[in-house]
Amino acid sequence: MKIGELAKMAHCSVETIRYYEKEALLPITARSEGNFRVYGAAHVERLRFIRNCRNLDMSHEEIHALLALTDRPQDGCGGINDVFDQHIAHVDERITELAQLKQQLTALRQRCQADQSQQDCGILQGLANMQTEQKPQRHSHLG
Amino acid sequence: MKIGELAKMAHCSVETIRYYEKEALLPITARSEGNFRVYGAAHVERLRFIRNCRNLDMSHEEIHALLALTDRPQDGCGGINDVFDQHIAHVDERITELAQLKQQLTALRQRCQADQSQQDCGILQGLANMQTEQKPQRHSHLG
DNA sequence: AGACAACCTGAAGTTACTATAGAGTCAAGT
DNA sequence: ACTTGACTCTATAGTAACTTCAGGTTGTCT
Repeated sequence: MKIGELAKMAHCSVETIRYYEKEALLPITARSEGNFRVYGAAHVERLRFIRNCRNLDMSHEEIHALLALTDRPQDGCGGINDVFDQHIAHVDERITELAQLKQQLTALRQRCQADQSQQDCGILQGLANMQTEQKPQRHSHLG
Repeated sequence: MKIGELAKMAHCSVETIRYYEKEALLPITARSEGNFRVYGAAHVERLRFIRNCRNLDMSHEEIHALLALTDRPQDGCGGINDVFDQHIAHVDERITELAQLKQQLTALRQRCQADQSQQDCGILQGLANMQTEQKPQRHSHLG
């Protein structure tokens, strides 16, 4: 099959597939006489695997790691479990951060309940007077 | 004061300040004879405001909107409340997404409890067989 | 033969910075 | 006067995971 059909089967765009090839998530394929990429069932499977990982917000780095591990089936799945556990930890970390953020935002929001003058706006006062801190840097790739 | 001192007062890097100037979050300042940027108290205030907004994960677009609104103090703070409410909605949206994600990840994780053969690994089976969907696109700028 | 969809490559744009290279400025010390 | 070192300047490239665009080729239908 050609790239457009593969794209439909994995619910992603043609450009994404070409991008994955450049990123070495997908192998370089055979070409037709007219220089079109030619794919088979194995490519569908691999691309679906990748898209499922992306839907779980894994990074390309994590997916690369998973694919490298699945290329050595004799190794067992311990390494895979590890990648997975780390990813769950990333998600947890980000959830915690966002929960704290929401608390701050909600507290600030409650300081202004009406459309009043800017001088009396508790939100503006808060934004002006908050302690300006440097944020601790994240380990998670989740924004 | 010079850029290094301003950076310290707002707990951010010198490069970030120059970047904000290019992005028009900070105004273009006067220069010294030696072509160094010269700042005053108003700049500290504005930069702290911006950094506080960033610590709340607001995008530059949102901050631009806020700054434009504060430049018209006669307008009252209704517009500011709106920007804020929308931002809280972004955070909420992302928290909901991540919670769902975590549920999926946890469910998948429970399908493999040991270091067994890859063929029996429930995680790999799950990643291979999951419904490959296109994700609904986000409205939030939060990753 | 002409139109049109689908394909190709390569480069640029997105966000909010960070990092690097190479050059100029300034104050202190010898 | 000269050097050292800290600080500043501009311009450019890199980050993540794509998307978009420009300009050209292939294949199919009428």
